[in-house]
Amino acid sequence: MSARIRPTEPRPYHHGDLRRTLIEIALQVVTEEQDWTFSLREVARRAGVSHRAPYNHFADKLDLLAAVAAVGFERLRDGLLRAMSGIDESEAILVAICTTYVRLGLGNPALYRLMFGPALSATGTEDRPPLVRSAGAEARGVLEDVILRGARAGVFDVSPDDPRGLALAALAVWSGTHGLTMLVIDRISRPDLTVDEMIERLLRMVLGGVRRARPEAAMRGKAKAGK
Amino acid sequence: MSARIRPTEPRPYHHGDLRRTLIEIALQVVTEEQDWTFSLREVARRAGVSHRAPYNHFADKLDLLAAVAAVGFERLRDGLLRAMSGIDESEAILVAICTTYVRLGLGNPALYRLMFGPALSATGTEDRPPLVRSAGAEARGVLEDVILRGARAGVFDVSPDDPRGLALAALAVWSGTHGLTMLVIDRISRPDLTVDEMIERLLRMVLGGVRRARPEAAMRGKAKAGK
DNA sequence: ACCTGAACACCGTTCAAGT
DNA sequence: ACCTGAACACCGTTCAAGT
Repeated sequence: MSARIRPTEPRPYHHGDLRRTLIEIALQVVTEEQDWTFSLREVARRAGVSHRAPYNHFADKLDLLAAVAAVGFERLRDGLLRAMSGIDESEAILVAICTTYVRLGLGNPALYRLMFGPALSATGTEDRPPLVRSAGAEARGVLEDVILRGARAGVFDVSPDDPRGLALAALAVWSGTHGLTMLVIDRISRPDLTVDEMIERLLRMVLGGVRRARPEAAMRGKAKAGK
Repeated sequence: MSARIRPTEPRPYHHGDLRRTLIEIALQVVTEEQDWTFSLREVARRAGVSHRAPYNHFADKLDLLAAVAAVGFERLRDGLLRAMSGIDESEAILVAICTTYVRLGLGNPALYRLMFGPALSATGTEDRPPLVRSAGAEARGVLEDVILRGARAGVFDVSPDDPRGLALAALAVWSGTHGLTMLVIDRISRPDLTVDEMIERLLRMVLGGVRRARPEAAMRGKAKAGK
């Protein structure tokens, strides 16, 4: 990568990059075992280092958890970007990324679970770790961009100049997608449909709330639900 | 239940009902500490019994967790029933129970978290504990009944004779409500609105997908999205 | 700078007894 | 039937050293 000026690189004790190794092993344990409650000691064991070694790279277990979650969010973002590449129509993009979102979640439930929750769920932590926050924000950004694009194209019933409305629309879509993923992962809901059928039909329903219902009526003046 | 023939009831060692006591204490710890990762030993400590005593009433920690989650679902069901009592219009009921649902979740995030997930999230358990399943099903039943009622009244765009369609509609609404609750609990999304405003506006959006858009077009023949 | 190994204060769970 | 207390195999985290 960069020019190696120093000959005979110092080479730390055992690993070239223990930090990365630990993250990868943790990711592997989560994926294989489908259990995000791995122990720090086990990860160290698999890496062939003492149980103390991880503390040279992570402040505590939660810090490693956060790093793993961040990788999960990066993968999610990349997956969404890949899914929408080549599609032009805004609603088609929305369907594509939501479908991909659910599929990715169901593809690795333990990782998805790790990403959403435990990193801060244990204690009443004030906020999520910065690493997780930024990675999650990037993934969310993909969705928000699509909403904004659709709003500009007049496909969605929200003004591109109304940041709050845009954020709410994105939150609505995300809530439905996230909630569906969670309910299915938790085996709380298991309809007798294939996953794909379910995703397809549900997304059509949920997205219906955002999709402009009667184009002619939405031209101007948002009809306030009378009360 | 049965006639007590024996006088001078034996009275167990310390408690009249240790099982119930343990559940209540666990509930208290979760609520006060806002941390569902309590230790079995701490619960026993608070109850004034040895750390072994709980095993006379619960198979393992997960069994106690399940009992606590079941109480949570019962409270949820009762809250939803109370929220919809006295309302006649189907959509108004739907808004009322969804609003109440989110409020209850946000009111005790740790308990909500406990209910959805960890009881089975740790290991790749095949299914949730029966106790949790039935209690959860009852809470879900409240929502499904409302959907069915609305379908019969012709308020929702689904046939009352189509069980699959009804289940999907319920799943769509539940996904949105559950997902919103989770995202807010996890502090992943925190729009600059009051919780009530957010709930109000979001529900209107999400429910829009289920609400019949153009009554005249929905009379017969579900327009299949061409492809 | 990065690692080891012993140590501490906790866990969940089980065994062998007690009444 | 229900409880106690010791014991086992684990944790996360820290201390005192090693190179």
